[in-house]
Amino acid sequence: MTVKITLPDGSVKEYPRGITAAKIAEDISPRLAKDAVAARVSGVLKNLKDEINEDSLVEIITVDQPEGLEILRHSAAHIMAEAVKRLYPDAKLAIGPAIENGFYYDFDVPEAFSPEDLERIEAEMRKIVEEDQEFSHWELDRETAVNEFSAMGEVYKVELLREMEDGQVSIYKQGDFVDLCRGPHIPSTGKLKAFKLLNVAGAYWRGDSNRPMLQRIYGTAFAKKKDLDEYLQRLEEAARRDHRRLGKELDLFSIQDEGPGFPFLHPNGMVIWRSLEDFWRREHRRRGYQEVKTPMILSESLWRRSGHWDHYRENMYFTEIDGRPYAIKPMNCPGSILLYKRRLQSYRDLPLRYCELGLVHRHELSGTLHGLMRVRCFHQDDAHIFMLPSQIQDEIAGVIDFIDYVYRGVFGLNYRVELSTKPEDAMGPDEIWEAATDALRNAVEAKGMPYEVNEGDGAFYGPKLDFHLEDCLGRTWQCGTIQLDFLMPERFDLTYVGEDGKEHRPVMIHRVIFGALERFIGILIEEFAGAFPAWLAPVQARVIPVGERFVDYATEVQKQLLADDLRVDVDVRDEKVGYKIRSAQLEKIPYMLIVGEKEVEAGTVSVRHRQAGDLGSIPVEKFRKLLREEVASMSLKPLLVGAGAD
RNA sequence: GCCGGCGUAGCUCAAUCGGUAGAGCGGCGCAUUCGUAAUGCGUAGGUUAGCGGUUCAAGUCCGCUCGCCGGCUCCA
Repeated sequence: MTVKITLPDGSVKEYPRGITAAKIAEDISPRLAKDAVAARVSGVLKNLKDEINEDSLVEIITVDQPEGLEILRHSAAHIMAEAVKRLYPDAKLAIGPAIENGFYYDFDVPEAFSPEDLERIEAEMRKIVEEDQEFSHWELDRETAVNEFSAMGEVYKVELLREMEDGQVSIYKQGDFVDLCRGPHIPSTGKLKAFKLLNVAGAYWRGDSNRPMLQRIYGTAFAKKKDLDEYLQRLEEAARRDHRRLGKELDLFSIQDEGPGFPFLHPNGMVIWRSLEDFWRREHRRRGYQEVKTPMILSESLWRRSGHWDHYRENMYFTEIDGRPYAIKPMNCPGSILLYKRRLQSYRDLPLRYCELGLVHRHELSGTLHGLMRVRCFHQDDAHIFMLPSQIQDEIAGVIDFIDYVYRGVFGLNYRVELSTKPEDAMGPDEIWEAATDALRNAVEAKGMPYEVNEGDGAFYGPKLDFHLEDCLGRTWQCGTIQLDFLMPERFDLTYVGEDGKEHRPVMIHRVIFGALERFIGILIEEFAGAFPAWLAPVQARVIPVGERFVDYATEVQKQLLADDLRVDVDVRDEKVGYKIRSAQLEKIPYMLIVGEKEVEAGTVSVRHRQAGDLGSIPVEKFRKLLREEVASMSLKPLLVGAGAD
């Protein structure tokens, strides 16, 4: 009996029944057999040692492929668990998957692991790798598995087993370590070459804060030592562009012990803020938005009517004025709604786009605060669009384009889109949620944008499209969001007078582009590693006189540039040129203008760019024009480089 | 909020076993007047996060509180 094996290149070979992918790989090339970790057999990932008993399409998976690396990492998690069990026989196993840049495994142990424990565990793993234990695999009926894992005291595995539907479950074993696992795995522990345990952290069983806190060990593994080293080095570099560190070094912002989660913006940070705000205002004016401002404190009754009292109270701060209850706004929508309601609205006025840089306060759990990324008060670049039902698609499309222009067009940021659907604690009937969710889905799909569905993560009043940006460590932060809302108009009895002279119900969009100015600035700091494009840089150019005699000329140059709204200062300190340049470099100032005898005589400046270095001398006026253009065009690149110094 | 770690001068960090709190940078002063990433000398700067305890003696050991860091949960 033979089976026909089709390889990815289309060639077909015959093998005896029961052949394994491992043997096929050897047959193709020894090199392939060496790199192989698993196989895809007719579309399903399998172990190399699994028998193939029917005609199949077989693809050998190596560690160089994404799936191969994932399998390697998953196996690394098992090897780590084996090491933990050897050192801590009473540890109970939870789950241990491969994740984006590595793997983790959760354990229930009486005492938390220390960094020294991690070293011991890692050393034990190396022994296991050295022992080159084979991964074996078999199936078991679920009841037997429940009994066996119960006997071992693996209560978490038992809980998982009890929730499974299948009659048969899959078990893996290497050495003395047995685990419930779908697989596949690498053939033996010796295949794991480059790995490292990174850190320990608490993690709730099944992500539920009411269940036990487990100990999670994170680690990473790569195909080669070189890849691992590169990854570790990248982590170090990332730490250098952490916005909290740069925020301190560049004197942009701070968070004081007196106000955890309430950031202070320093003069330098405020320049960036203001530049973004000017940009924001200009772009909104062009797109038919009208700017408004609504109060920070409003009556509690308003928040009861909006539904915030029922669905958002935990995150709100309350106060009292003249004996009556008030709330500090966690969102801007109720305020905008009051503005809408101040007069009768006509269909002719819709869509009505109110935008507001609104300062909101939210009580976030102390453990979640993170620099500017996660704070307790922040400025949303909010807008509320009141519109006819027939305008929904166009308005959503307009906001999507707006966000794409800002993220990709202006800042060169990559982003990910998520469709967040009805949460458990939601207002309103399912039909309305479905209609709103469909409208959002149609809009992204019409744009041909890839997106993921984030089940149950919508706002309490409507589903949303979320736009996520990455920080220096690849953690993603929700920034932009577009929320479609049929419910607030209902609760506040919003109306417009239609063509027919009768009252109708408008629909609302809540949306932000930056999200929160604070978070967006955090993202930008990390994206640019503090070296902001000229249009955002706190100081755009610094004039550096080579000696005291040239301070007057330097000040003259500064005056000319200041007159054109450029941000320029002069380093008048009694120091050598090298010292002043070094200090300007460390402040990441885009341009340094060195002036001395030659420049005074010729009416020029000698230009140095922070990255490109010495660019030679050009007339002050020419520098002014070029920098002005660079700033006005919001260029991410220096226009002066290659512009030709004389 | 939960689990763990951490908290020393403005910043980055040192201080052996529990035995007199130190350095560099930065600040200030003086000298120097300098041409593309650090001139030299001098000098000030501390309730070792806060409160309590153990001890002859606490930066160091113990407890509590606050804050920060890494995760979990949650979110812009």
